[in-house]
Amino acid sequence: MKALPRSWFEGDAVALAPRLLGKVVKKGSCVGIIVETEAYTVDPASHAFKITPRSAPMRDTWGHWYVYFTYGMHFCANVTTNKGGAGAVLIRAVEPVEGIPTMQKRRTTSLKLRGADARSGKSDFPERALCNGPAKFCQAFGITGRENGQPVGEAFGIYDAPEIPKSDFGISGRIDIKKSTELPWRFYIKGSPFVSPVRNQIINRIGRSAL
DNA sequence: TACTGGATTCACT
DNA sequence: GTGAATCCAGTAA
Repeated sequence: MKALPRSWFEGDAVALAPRLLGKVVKKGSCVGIIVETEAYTVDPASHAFKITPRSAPMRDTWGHWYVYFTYGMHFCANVTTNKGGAGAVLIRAVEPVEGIPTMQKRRTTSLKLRGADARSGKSDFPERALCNGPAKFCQAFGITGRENGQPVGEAFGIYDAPEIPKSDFGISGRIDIKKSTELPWRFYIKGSPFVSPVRNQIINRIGRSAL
């Protein structure tokens, strides 16, 4: 497997987001296939719309991890793009391939920390629920603020794989359409059971006919 | 310094 | 379908 070079991320986030589908993300023993991505450039819903110290990597780097903390409890992982501009691609969902026991342990531990259903002792944590959301992916892969600002590399990298044909991926909008201006910049591999469960909400809101 | 709200997830009804 | 969890960045004063 060959890691994608930094130069791979020089282009526009909207162009790169669908090309990331099917690529392999690897961190430690955990390996997965990217099945859902979302492009962020300078639209109002993006941290790049108004650059702050937190979001500066979106403007200043490409091929780096931009990991931010949200809702008081979750991390979301992006790869910065747009050399000479501002942009990033959010990894929304991943199909687990290797390191599944580790992912299950991390996800289960996380649930217990929240005081949720610890009684069940979910050793059989459902595989499809491991990484089917941006914060779930971060939990399962052990991604935290420590990874923020690091270059995409060998230790925590994205590896090349054949491109997904255009006919095999779908496009939808963002969930907060009032704020995010209905930009159809969310990409997912059709038929994958591992895409984010909010995809259906999004599709329903913007209307299937728009797709 | 104080306040507001978020690129989410999960349990519960 | 709804609301709680939880804390930090950003903003206003």
